[in-house]
Amino acid sequence: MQNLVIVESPTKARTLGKFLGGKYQVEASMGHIRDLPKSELGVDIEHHFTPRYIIPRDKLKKVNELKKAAASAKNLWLATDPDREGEAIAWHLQELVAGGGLGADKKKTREPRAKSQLPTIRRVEFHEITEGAIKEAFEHPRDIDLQLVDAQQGRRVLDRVVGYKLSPLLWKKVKSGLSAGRVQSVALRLIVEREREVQAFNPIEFWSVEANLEAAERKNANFVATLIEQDGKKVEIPNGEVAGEITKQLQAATYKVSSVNTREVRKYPAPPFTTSTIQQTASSRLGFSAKKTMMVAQTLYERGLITYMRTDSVNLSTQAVGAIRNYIEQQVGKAYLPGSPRFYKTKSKVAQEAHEAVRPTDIRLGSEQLKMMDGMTRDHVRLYELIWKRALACQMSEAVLNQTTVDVKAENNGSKFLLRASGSVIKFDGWLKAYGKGADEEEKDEKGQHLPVLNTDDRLSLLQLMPVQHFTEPPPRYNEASLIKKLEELGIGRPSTYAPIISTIQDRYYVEKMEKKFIPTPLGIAVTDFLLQYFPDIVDYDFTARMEDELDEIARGERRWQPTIEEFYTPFEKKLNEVSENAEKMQIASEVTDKVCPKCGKNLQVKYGKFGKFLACTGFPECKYTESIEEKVNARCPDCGGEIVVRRTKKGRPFYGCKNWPKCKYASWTKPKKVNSEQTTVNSDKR
DNA sequence: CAGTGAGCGAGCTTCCGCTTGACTT
Repeated sequence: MQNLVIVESPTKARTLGKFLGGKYQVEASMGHIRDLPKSELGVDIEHHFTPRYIIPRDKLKKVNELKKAAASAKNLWLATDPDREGEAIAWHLQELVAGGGLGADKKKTREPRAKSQLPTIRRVEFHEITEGAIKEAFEHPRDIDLQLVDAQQGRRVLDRVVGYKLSPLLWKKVKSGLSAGRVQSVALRLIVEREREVQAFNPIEFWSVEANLEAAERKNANFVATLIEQDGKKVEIPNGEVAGEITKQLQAATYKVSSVNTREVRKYPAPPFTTSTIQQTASSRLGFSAKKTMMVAQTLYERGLITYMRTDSVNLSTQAVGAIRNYIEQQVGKAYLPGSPRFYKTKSKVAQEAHEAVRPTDIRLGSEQLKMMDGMTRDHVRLYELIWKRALACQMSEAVLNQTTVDVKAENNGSKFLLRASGSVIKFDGWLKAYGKGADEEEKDEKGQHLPVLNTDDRLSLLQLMPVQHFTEPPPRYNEASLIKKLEELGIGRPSTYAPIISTIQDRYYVEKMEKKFIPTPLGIAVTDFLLQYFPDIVDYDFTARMEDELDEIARGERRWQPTIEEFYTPFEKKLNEVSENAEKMQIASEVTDKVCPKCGKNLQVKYGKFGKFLACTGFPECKYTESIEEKVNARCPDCGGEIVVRRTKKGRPFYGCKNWPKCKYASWTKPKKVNSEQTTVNSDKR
């Protein structure tokens, strides 16, 4: 084959192959094909931070295939993703093909190919896989952008140096096996600091007073208004006594509508999904973890049903927009089609936009049809439906709402009160028709109240007064969705890493999930405090943003990567040495329980082993007693009536098992039906 | 989708970012 094209993913290779025809062989690199060695630093600090790249074991086969194909090709087209990492992959491929050997880790097995035998290597860049874009790219190839490659090398080396220097320091000063890094340590810090806010929070009491009012001349025309002002001043009610006094005054007041204002409000659809937003929405609407969302999306992608699921772009190809507009016009109705297509801008400054937004590849294919397809589960259908609706909605007309505010005047013995009621009515549903009612956070600010028709000076009668006690609430703990959102806002992490970050901080026992919320462990708190004390700049929320600015300068040729890393490294190394020599070992708050050791009578404490949490005697090493932690779930074993407890597989997946194991073998992935403990004296069930 | 368990307290850990298969020395 004369022409060899290399892309990153096999799915993309297939699609590209179709467009390019038989004269091109299209192969996939499967992501990066060279990297720093895992077992050591792999960066020569003394010699300008020279990285030592090797071919990881699991990539060797792939690399040999690619090299073999390149050996007989006349032209090699590097069509990796159009971003920093893609440029680096292209460069590594070029190095491998032109270099001849197996890479820096092995002795060169043969001499580099003679220049005359090398294929012509060209870089092609396209942002959508359409015939036009591909043709254009192959007509205007370019050389590899070495400045962009340098920015990637700077990023890679910085992350390696930070991670591989800080982690061993933690082994020495906190506990062995721990890890720290530019991304995971900040994610952890967010959770730790939020927990501190929650713990330090002092709830403050306040009250509100609501009035149920009825238009005097009409029946069933009642509505609820909230007290907001007294004698021209904003009402603040600190306690029940004051609320009672005000209620007393309002009880005897006369009520009248003082103004009715209706304004038209337009609501615009949200942009199509990116990795971050699909993870957030699938979490809130479907209860999926980020990991699960990515697994399900991967299958949809491989089946050709959706575009690539790791993206930070909200852009849609012109073809896709055309197809969606067609569909709206023909299937939804002309009224729902805006005069011109909607374009969305990616807000994130660090976005690299190598791929389109996540959308169905064919908008005409509904989720109903997916159900008929082989191997599609309920989860596939539900995620596809979400993607489908969001993509459709983003090109539909805006919704029009009438938002009405009614002010009510109440008077009693010269005291004047102002109450307010608001409500909205959908005049035209627009995109809400496709992507309406859901548990989306941005939609919950509305009061679902239907206001009756009211006019200024209408007299009102009071049906009921409702003083309500409230307390101020602490900021909410992070869950997967809100953590990903926050990380993206800070420009930390990439579409391919949001889900792995969440796994890492849990795998290290830095945080635990309780009812879907993250809570830091004493270990996570100790690590964060250590890093905050000695390396505040690394866990600074702006560290990554500043790094990105410098990487941009490197990519623009305004700066070189090695001096940039050196500038960071010199003070960093000094601090490393200082801390390594002088810092005390961190004390991790031990989690001592009330449980007593049956062997020696001392208390038991929580420990973290390779199989997870367990209880061990505080008398260790004199007393070696351990027991597993049982999480009771208020359920009974259907086989023997024993108590059901949560267990974990070796891989860490929880399941429900009988406490009488190994005598009773009952086990289930789902919780057995709750049984009232009073009624479990006899196994009344059949059998 | 398919998948279910008794030990952890020693010895060699770790980063971020790109992408999917999967032998073995």
